[in-house]
Amino acid sequence: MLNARTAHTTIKDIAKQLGVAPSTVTKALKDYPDVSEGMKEKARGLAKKMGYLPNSVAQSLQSGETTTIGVIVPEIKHHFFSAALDGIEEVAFKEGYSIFVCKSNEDYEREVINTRNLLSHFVAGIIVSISQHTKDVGHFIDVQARKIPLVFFDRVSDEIAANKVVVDDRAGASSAVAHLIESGYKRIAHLAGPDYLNISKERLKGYAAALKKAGIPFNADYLIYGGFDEEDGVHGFKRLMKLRPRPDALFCVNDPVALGVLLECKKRKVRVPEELAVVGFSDNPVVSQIDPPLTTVAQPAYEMGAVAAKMLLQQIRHGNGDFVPEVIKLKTKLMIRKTT
Amino acid sequence: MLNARTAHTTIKDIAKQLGVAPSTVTKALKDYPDVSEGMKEKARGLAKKMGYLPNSVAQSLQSGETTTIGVIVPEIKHHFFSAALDGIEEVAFKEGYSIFVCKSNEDYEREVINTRNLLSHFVAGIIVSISQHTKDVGHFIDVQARKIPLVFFDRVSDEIAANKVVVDDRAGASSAVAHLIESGYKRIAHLAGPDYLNISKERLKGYAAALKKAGIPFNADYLIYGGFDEEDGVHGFKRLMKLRPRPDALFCVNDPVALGVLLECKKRKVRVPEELAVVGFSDNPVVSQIDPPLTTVAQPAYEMGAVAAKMLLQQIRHGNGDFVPEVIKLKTKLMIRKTT
DNA sequence: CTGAAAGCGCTAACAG
DNA sequence: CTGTTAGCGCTTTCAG
Repeated sequence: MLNARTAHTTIKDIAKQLGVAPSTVTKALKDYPDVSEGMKEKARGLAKKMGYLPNSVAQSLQSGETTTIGVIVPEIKHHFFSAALDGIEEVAFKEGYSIFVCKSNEDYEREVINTRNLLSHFVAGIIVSISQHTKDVGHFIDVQARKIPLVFFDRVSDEIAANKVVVDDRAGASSAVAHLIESGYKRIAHLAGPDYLNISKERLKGYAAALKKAGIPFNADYLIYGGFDEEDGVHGFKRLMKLRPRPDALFCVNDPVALGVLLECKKRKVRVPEELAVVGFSDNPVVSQIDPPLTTVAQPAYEMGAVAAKMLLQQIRHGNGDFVPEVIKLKTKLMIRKTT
Repeated sequence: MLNARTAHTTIKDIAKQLGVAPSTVTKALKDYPDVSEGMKEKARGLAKKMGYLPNSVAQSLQSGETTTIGVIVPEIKHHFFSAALDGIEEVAFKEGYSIFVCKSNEDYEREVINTRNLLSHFVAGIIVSISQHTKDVGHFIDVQARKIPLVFFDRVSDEIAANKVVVDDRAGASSAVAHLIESGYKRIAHLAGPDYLNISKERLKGYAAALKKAGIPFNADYLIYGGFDEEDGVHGFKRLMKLRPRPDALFCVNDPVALGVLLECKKRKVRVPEELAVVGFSDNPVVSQIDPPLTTVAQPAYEMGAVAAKMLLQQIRHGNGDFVPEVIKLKTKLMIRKTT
């Protein structure tokens, strides 16, 4: 086993070389006022020459603080999450923080382990997008009980009061459906996500609201619940096509579902958007490149991460005791392309 | 500023409650043989009740080791890197390690800062994909001088001897061109990348080798150097189309270039693959979804990350002094779709 | 079986 | 201006 210690120069080493006390070196290196300029120069020079790097583990132990932020996401490789991570890293880096990245793999148990692990590492705060299967949020309550700042983004829970960054799903959905209505579509169906998830609920509400606003009656046959994947799109599409009258437009809970629909349309020679208009949600990079390019609601993934990081840093710096949890809703943007 | 310390239960707290010494609690909690079963149970019970979590900062300071791996990538949100990160995280998690993720933003200075930062945090090892603009690798030499295990992946440098994980670009290119030849194409052109980069050179060599093997003479007109973006594809395509005889197939240095070609084909009504076959490189998620789906050479991004993490862990565990640097070349996979 | 002591590297408080 | 001391939380001797 490697003994990292032997390879590192410490403040003691520098002090010994200089024939002074360690604390003097600390002060010199930190540019404290009550150390002579000469000492400072000597210390800096020797530190550089010896390749001294502060041991932040020791610093953290002594101060009781780290400059590390823990992040838990369900997946890393999905574009939405990697873009959010990118935003978090960017803000953290600029503020002198590093990020610990954990993936829950959409697994509740693993999310709990990740949380404990982060706590064990004394992180200054935690940013989370919860896994699909997390119903119990006890582990997050525990984080708060320990006074560790906590911010949720995108996948949030109503069961816990905390800072949150979400997208205005309802307004986004509503604008998508309104666009469909304005374009002349009359029979607009919705392929919804799992009914217990916030984003599904919100997008459904937006769909319903837009219909209502236009005076179009809600048709229960046109609402189909499913999951978040392509196959859910395929499946939903098949059920919809059996209906009479057939819907002439389809608002999907996300892009993969819309992709599934498009795939099936191609197979069955259903012309898009003439026979069926399709709208997605997320604006994954794929969907602007396919034929026809998908109309969809863009979520500002990078910005969500950046905002979450800023909120967390705020909480870390300005104390955690007296703040009032806030929910920031970012705006979506309707990307009108060729499927509507 | 939050005082994290006050919120945490320590081993001392447990010891006090139990009326024993801290060292006894440590031993009890770690299930050492020379502690009574009764003591162990009491300690475990109280630890749980008090919500004790080991302070890994203190543990690291005392042992001189961390269970943290540092990762530096040029970007987080690009699919290749996020997939690699996913692989790294997966392996690290299973082995009880956490990952510190840093983004260099393709910026040399930032990469240097990231490296120092990781070193300061006493990471057990570092995995890197270097930035486009890194010419000097002194900061990585420094890592090695400090006996910190170091593994490069994908973007590697010839200037430093270390463990590396790359893809067999040459064989990948060769297989793509061989496939074109087998499919009956005769006049195969190549849109190459910048001539000073390793991957460009290797892919070009693979192209030339496949031609030679089939006894097809190399035609200098059919080789065009460019960059890595869509516009380079558009530009290269235009030049190629002026040639007589026109090429009937085109091997592109990567997917975006191929995408540019496809775009232009659509515009000019060049039928793919009847009039022109097109092959890319990377297998970005986009290209399987476009119409027609692109034949391309898949790079195992996730696996590259996983392998890099395994190599690093190996180095961490089995000492770092006496090992011989190794370069692992992973196989690419030809994804035959509809453009050939 | 349990305890006391020492120390990882750093720094704040207090003395000199 | 510089030094001494003590302690962050944990663990590893070595004694009892």
